[in-house]
Amino acid sequence: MPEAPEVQTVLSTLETQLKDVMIIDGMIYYPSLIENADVSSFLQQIKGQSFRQFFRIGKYLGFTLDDYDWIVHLRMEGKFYLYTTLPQDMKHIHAVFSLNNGQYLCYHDTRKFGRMALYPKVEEKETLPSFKNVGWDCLDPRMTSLYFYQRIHTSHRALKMALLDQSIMAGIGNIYADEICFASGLDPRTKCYRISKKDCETILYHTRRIIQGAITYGGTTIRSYTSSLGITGRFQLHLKVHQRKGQPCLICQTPIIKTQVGKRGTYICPHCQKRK
DNA sequence: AAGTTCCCCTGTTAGC
DNA sequence: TGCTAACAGGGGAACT
Repeated sequence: MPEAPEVQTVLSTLETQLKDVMIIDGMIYYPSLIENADVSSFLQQIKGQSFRQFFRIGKYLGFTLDDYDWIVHLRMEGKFYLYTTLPQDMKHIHAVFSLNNGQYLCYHDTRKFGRMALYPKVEEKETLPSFKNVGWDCLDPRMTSLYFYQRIHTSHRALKMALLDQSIMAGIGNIYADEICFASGLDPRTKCYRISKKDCETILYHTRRIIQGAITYGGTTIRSYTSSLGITGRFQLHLKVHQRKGQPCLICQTPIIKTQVGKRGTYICPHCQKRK
């Protein structure tokens, strides 16, 4: 659920809370949470490390500590919470880190899909193993429309599948893929090989506009999803098609339809979005 | 090689 | 009303 804007919102909030704070100790209650090491070595390494830098690539959070880069993927429902006293209900809390400011940083994840890893820190973050199959971030200037075109123009997949493919462009998930296709006037089912260079310029323009806008509004909060630290985004008020099945298109009043594209729930205005 | 399916999880929702 | 089955979804492994 958290896509680039939600992850950025979490990161920015954590940065204000955790900059130069030290991790005194830690506990992992769900070992699979750690993807590249055993729990005890992870904890041993992270102990005594302070948060120095904060970065995001795609949907990944990155914390540069004194000696390590700590990479976290929240997947669907992962959240960080800061507490001064641990809560009664620890059911979905899978990791607790005690900090030198007296607070506890808790990782909460009802579906246990999130993962984290610790690597010796590097200068070029994109070289970390976590990013092996991750392309340029959607807001990275290296992510150009021509590059996007070159990566997709021979593909027989649907456009939406390419937008969701993190190895091409990182940070777009199901919500923003629908919004980008709508803003671009393109049916998400359009085969990639039918997408022109000009279309890619349009797609990249709207991708940046929508993602930047969503970051400004603190991301999107739908259903029960709230990002870390109890943050509630407001971008859901600006969604044009996603989660608007049956409601009139804001441009042409045609009812928005919901369909499936590559097994993913997909919202389309059948009038404004043309299949090529 | 590219594209598809399965799997990991559990709360929510649809269906009977 | 109460129960069960289907569904949701990101990414990686396995498979076609």
